[in-house]
Amino acid sequence: MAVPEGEKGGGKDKKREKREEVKECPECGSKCLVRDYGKAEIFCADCGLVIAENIVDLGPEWRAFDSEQMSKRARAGAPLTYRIHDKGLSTLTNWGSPAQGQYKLKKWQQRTHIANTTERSFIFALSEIERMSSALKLPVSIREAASMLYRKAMKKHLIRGRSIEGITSAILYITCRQYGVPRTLEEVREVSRVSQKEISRAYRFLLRELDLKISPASPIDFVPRFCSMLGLGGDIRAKAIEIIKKASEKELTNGRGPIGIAAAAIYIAAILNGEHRTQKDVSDVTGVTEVTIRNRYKELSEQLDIEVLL
DNA sequence: AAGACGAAAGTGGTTGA
DNA sequence: TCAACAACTTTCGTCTT
Repeated sequence: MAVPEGEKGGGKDKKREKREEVKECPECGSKCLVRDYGKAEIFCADCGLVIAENIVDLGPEWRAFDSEQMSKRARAGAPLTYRIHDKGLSTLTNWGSPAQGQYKLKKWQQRTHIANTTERSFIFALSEIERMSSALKLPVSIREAASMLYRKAMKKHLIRGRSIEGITSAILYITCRQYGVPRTLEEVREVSRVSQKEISRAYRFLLRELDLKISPASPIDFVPRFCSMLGLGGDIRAKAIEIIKKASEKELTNGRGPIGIAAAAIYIAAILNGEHRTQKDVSDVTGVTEVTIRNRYKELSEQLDIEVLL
């Protein structure tokens, strides 16, 4: 089993193309399932949900469920969900004498007060992760990972005295990066209740304190999602990725923002394939200005000898 | 009129003394 | 801590289609 169809057998390419277009992501509903080069897996370019690894075709299986059941299904097999805050309260016994009892009761109330407030804020944090994730159409797997990361931060006492909104937003940003489906800082800010500045601060703080290593995002990671937002198909997506690969071989991407590179590559690829998108269209979707798109696309087209006719 | 172009000044983050 | 610096944005006038 697990035969990666069409990896090198050139003849099957058309078949593959069709399959890509037909399938819908069960998580976010967008039609943007991508088969990854290198890794043998199919995943959603929009939300990052991995549908199949090693290409075991389970088309009929996941299709049979509606999205609600799907999310439950997707979690089957995991030992425990990290998104449930309450693992059961411990029971208190043996109160001793009445006087001691009173003292202990007071202590206990203090303690439970603290427990309650941290508990409350934890519940709030999880609900925020859930809210923002759903606004960003992130798959369950990323929500789980984000919740897990939040727990970790809590264990290291990194939360107290900081805004939950800032921390949770940063955690989502981090988790998306880790899963190879990066969101722009701006996209996170749009669903968050705090400023971009605060998210960045929390982001740097968490990276340092949890010493996480996050390699800079590749422009390629943004391409599928941006293409899908612009209504551009798989051929253009592939072309854009090809352009980026060539550009990075020539080190044209060094020191440049990955989003700008992705935007320019898509702009070029769309024109080359006769599906023109204006610089403004691309700018609106990617969040970089038309000026930056122009600068990048000038560099790319000149250095890579690509003739772009408008 | 819309889109593309590019100059010039401004902004926020990084780096290195 | 501060200044220099590079990437990017904002703004705006001009050219092209």
